Amino acid sequence: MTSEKLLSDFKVVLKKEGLKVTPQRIAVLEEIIKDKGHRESEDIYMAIKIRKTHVSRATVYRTLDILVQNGFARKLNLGDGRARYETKIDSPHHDHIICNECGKIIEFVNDEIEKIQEEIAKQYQFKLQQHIHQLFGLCKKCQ
Amino acid sequence: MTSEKLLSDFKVVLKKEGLKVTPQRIAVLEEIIKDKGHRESEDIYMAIKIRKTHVSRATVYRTLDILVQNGFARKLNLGDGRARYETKIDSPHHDHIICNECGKIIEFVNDEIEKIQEEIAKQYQFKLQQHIHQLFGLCKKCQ
DNA sequence: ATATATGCAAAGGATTTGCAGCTAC
DNA sequence: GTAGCTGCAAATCCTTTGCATATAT
Repeated sequence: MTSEKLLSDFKVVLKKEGLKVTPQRIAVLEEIIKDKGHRESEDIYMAIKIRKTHVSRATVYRTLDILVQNGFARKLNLGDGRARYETKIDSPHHDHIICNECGKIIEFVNDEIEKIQEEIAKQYQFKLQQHIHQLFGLCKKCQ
Repeated sequence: MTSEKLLSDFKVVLKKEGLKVTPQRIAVLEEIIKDKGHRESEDIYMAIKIRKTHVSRATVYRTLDILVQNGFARKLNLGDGRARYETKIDSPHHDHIICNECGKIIEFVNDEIEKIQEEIAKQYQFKLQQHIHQLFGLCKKCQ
């Protein structure tokens, strides 16, 4: 998606929700799509802070919520008490392998696993809504 | 495993680690094996408090750590900021399906998924150490 | 003009930690 | 006797919130 399209989509969403277009919100959006990584709120805050717009941590958190709620970003829980955020734009579903040593994160998808998950949910009469699937270990370098 | 055996195993472990056998530690061990559920530290604290031994939250946390480190318990992260603990005694590996509405937790295992995970790790040259696999949705009652 | 944002600092909630007194061994 | 506990309250860490001021529309 072009960044013009994205920005206009974001503005439409904000309008729809009765929210205003502010420099801070644009900055967080730009930051989340610029980097394909899995970053903490603090990283995004620092990146915006250093490069341009005046922003506060509170506003970063508030804006990240808006992005997550409206399909622009995903929030990840890696079990260490700090949320990670990644762009959802042009980024299909995937899960993660995380290195316990250096923190490196690789994305993976496996259709077979996705299918089995559905079967398991059916077996227990659950209606599946989301899932978390994370593999932890040592990457090649850290072994 | 009989609870006598378990208790004596626990004492051996404590000794090995240079730790003392205290009523609080015994109480946390008993509590973790008594209930097959997935409980928060607070629940375990309350259960012990109400039924017998004088204990503090700090000691419950400290003892749960000892139990986890020594293979008596597992610590679960369900993504809501509160850790859950479950017995690991006579309890083989499994993952969890959680109801988003009522919080009900069901355990599942699927050998096929376990196998594919290993393949994925190999493919990315990771040495697998642990994994988290949680399915979230609505249970039969909550749909 | 005014409804909504922002920034700040204070509040939250789970968990951890420092320390003085207590208890296993 | 003494190394190792325990309880308490204070401290942490990430995240959220209240509120007065600022800004988008």
